[in-house]
Amino acid sequence: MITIYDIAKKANVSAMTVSRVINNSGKISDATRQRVKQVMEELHYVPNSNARSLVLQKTHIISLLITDITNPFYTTLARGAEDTAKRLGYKLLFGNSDENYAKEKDYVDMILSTRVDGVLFAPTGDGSAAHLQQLQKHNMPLVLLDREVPGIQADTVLGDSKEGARRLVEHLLSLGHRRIALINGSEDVSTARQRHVGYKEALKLNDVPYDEALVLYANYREIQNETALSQLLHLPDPPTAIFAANNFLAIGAIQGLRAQGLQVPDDMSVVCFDDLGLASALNPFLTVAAQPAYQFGSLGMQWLIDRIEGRSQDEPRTIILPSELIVRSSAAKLKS
Amino acid sequence: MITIYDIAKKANVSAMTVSRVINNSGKISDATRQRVKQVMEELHYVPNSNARSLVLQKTHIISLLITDITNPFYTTLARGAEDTAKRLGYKLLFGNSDENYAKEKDYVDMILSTRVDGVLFAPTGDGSAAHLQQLQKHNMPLVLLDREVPGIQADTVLGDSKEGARRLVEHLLSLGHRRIALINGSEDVSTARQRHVGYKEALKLNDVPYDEALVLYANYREIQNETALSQLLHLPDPPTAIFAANNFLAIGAIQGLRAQGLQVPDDMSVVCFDDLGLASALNPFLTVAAQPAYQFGSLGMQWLIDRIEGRSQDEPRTIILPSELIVRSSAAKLKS
DNA sequence: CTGAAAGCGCTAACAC
DNA sequence: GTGTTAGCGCTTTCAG
Repeated sequence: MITIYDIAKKANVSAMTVSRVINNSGKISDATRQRVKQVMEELHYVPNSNARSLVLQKTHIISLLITDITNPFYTTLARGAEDTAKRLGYKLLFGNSDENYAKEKDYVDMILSTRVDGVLFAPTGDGSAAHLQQLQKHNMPLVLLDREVPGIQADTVLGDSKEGARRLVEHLLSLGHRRIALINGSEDVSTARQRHVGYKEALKLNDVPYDEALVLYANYREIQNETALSQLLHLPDPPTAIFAANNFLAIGAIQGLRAQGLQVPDDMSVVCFDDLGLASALNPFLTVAAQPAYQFGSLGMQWLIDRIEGRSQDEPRTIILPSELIVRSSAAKLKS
Repeated sequence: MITIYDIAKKANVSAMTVSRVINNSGKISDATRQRVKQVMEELHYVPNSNARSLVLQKTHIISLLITDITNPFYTTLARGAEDTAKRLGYKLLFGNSDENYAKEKDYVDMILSTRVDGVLFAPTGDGSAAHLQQLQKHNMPLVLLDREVPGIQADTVLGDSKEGARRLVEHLLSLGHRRIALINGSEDVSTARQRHVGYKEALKLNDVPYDEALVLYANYREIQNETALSQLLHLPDPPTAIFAANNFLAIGAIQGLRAQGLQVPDDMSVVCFDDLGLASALNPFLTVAAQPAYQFGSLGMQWLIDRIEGRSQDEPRTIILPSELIVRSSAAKLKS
């Protein structure tokens, strides 16, 4: 491997001079600078960033951990994070925890041993607390994305789960629905709890009784959920509309309904949190509360780099990004 | 930062002994091993992989460069790559070139300076040759994904662009269409050229004349393509069906058609390469040649690690993974 | 079984 | 302007 010493020897200077040329630091005569640069070209020299990191105690790598790489919400978020990282001179070490605590733990170990400069972390759920504490014990700069974790203080970029849920449910109410089911993510996840709260609030504000039988806790990735669904459908007084707490749950519900011969929105209205990317472009069908996914990533990355570079106060900040209600055709007026 | 020396001192051994405990190498008495392990726990020690990489000349990081993180084909591929990397003990440094040569070059520089162990590379197009040569000059293990690049010899995992295109077009022919447009990716990209060849082959085999006016070269990411589309529609003898060379082009075409008040498949049949992920789950509409995206990633990663660990012959291998024709409802019988 | 010395490639601090 | 020295945290080699 070519090192600065190889360059130094061939250019008749010391390694230090080469280092200075590479980093544009210190004063160097134009003559030697040119000579060194030329030798570097000739030998196709590329600096070894491991060696650099070792001495500088800085990797210029930021780790991004998301929970589902196939979900457009997270890929758009990743793009935002990546664009911003790149613009500010950082590389992205990317990980996908698959909503799985064991995988998440593996990534945390890796993050620590790689000595990345900071972590953008979308937690799997409340059980991520241990992993986050581990990071904090090592003073790893940290920004939480999309979900909060009880007991963890850190900069956090959240969506307006409660508010968004309230508006989705009020939309259904305005269409005349009174029996509205909630198919939710795991109770272990802050967004699921908040969406539940928003759901209840909307009902209460509109004097619609809350019925626990209409509320299901599932898992944000569970596309298929036949049993849960037929449970709902076989209620004495079944729902006429479904609020799915995220895009995958909505798709699962719609597939399930179709399997039972039911059509959306004719036989059942469906709305959900998170837009669908391509799917909505092709077929603007689902009524959703769309979150500014790109901004989650770009703002989170911005905050993280602020912290890494010491531009943040000590107090952790939290922001709640608003979602946008996009009314399409998956929810219709209740037939009387 | 806690180092092996801190551990060593506290455990009354030498750094070397600590290193041996960490790596399970050499012979160590159970007593000292236990003692060292306990101290490591107490101090929350995590090895510094930069220091390790520096001496071992191995990072256990593999770089994956894709061209579009919002395309389900690539995210599924990424998942395959990631799962396999993780299983085999490698980390993934992830990059997104956005079908952009300048971004691609930046990533190549980064890859080189990070001294990753190898690169899984989905090239932007023929212009990637310079970047690939740069990698090869540095003996960087390399596997090409999805696209070939003239002049570059390397292990390559490809889809059956020609064959898949032929089958899609023959499907349209079997429905009675004779005027079939091709909306293609850039001529600079091997898959686009191959899909063009397959298109021509299908026509020839079925004695349908080839008309250059029906063939458009665009860009795989160009969702909107109004001018190109109206050009086609205003032909003296306009097409009755469109073969879009990938999923995004198909969606762009369908949106464009709708903007003109045309319905798919009633007024125009549309088929394309690559499935749509969520979109197809929600609404199985587009007739496509679906590629085994996950396998692109997992097989490519497997091959790459084989090479990194010296388990490959010198000869570069190429595999062509078959696609699957999935007939849905976006293409219909030609009305006579 | 355990330790001391040297070096991976680079840069900060200090000479000259 | 440029060079020397030392050390970042770790492992290899060779002694004991």
